[in-house]
Amino acid sequence: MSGRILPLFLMLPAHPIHILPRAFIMSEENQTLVQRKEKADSLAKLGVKLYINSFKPTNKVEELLPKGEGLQPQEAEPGGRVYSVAGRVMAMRKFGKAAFCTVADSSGQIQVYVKLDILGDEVFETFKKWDIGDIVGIDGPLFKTKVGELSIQAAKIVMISKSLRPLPDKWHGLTDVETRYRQRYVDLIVTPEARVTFRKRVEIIRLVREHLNTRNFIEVETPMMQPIPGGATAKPFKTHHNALNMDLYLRIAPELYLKRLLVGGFERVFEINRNFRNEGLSTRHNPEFTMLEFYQAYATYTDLISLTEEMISDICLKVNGTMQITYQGTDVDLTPPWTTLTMDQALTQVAGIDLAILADDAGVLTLAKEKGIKLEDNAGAGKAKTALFELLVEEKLINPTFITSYPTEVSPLARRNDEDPTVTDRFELFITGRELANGFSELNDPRDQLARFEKQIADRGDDEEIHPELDADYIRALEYGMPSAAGEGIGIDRLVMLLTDAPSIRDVILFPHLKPEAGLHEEKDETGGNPTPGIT
RNA sequence: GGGUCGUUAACUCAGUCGGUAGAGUAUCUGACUUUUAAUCAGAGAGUCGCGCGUUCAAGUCGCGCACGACCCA
Repeated sequence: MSGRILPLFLMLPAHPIHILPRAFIMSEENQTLVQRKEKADSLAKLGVKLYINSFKPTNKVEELLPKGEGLQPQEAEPGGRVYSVAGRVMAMRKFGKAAFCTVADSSGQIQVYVKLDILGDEVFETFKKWDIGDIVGIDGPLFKTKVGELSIQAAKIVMISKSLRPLPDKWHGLTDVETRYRQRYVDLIVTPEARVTFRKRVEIIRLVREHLNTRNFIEVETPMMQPIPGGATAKPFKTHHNALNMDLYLRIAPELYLKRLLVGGFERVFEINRNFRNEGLSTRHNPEFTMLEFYQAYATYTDLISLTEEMISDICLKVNGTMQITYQGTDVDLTPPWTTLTMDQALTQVAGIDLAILADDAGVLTLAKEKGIKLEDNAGAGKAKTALFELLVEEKLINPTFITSYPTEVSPLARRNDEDPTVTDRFELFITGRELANGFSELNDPRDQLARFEKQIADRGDDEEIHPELDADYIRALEYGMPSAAGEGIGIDRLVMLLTDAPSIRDVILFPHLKPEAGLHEEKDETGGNPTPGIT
């Protein structure tokens, strides 16, 4: 208890507003908030406790709703069983001596009929002080009103938590996206679509786990704070450990740690967790995002292509009831089998590039230049091909398409193809023109890996923010011998966006990163005690 | 980083040519015991994002800044 501090207003006597130091009154104090606090105080005077923890509902709304099916209007449920629910008051229609309230719990909404002659004068007097937004408990039997709506006839009512702030407009809801992101708690109260999206997100992640568990993968946790951020090319966040006096980086990928576990003998591992990239924000990029990575020993990338197709199509079916979905107005069919194209096939079939040009390194570089692609001086044909693919092909891959045979030059961790060492045994999955997954047969030759790390660092150019250090311990691990394996990463946020038809990654992350809200945490001025401008 | 758009009451939005700040919902008061965007009567509620400028006069015009959205890199 020693560490806990009671909110100041709870330690003060009734009508605290007038004796608070002015600086304590936040700038958004408004008439409604003042009136609500006064109302709360007057309820307290009537002996009503405003924040209790003794009410334990025994029923969820969703289990009551089917019980109305056989009832006629104005008919009570036979037997008169008394149910007990708790939830937030979403709407109220008050009459002089009766009222209808809509109460919502996590499972749904139900109407509550409150009547003076059932509750008695004393209790009804306290009910008159209820507001939309209050969290309340109700005991009572079920009946249907004369217009046929299933309702609870309140026999006992109790205030569980008094709300001091008004909810947004019941008709329009909360449409300002900034407020929806900043005050997600309000968004979740009033926006049914937001609740659906985030419940789907939970379900999608649960199903991913189920798929991988069923295939005997084990879930592991590897460092989020890494001395050498590896496994991807991205700018990391830097932090510092005081006791160790060393810099650490928030991970940009878990890949190198998961593969160390393959060396250790765990043959199928996966991790669902956050990655952090210190780069721009957009509708598809949040600085922290959730990634699934999984690795399977004695498998090749083609095994993972099958797994991915089965897993994502099945999850879509379970979450949406169909594999034919719409994403932002575009029809997408996730029904297997999905298309597989090599990068060269995609460039010829989708972008219409002559196969003869693709076979000639100089021709590829020239074509890239013609298309306005800027490449570093030391860039080879592999980088140019990949850039052409990103420019001309990606956005056209609407239905699920696996692209294989990525150039070795852009795949520093993937195994070279046995027949053609200029490409790797790698694939990426594209849906709605966006990259959703990236997988490959893993490179497990420590000497090849060392050489590629060294080249990658040499090619880094003048970008100091890309971490330059070589992960020598990872090479050491490979030197003990890593089984042949395939691994894959799937962007969970992007998968959720696809399956929930969300236009922005911020719509599938509960608390997306935003710049601080101006004016919320105003500090006292130097002289102390005086409010900052704007609080008078 | 660049461009476009936005920021007015708690929420959703109007605001004309630069001339005293508006509506609906929510809130408060009163009436009302089967409503469901309940209804009826009345009332209160604003740093027009912030700052500077032009002007007799700025929510409105100009410049800068903040935050957000979208597009581009």
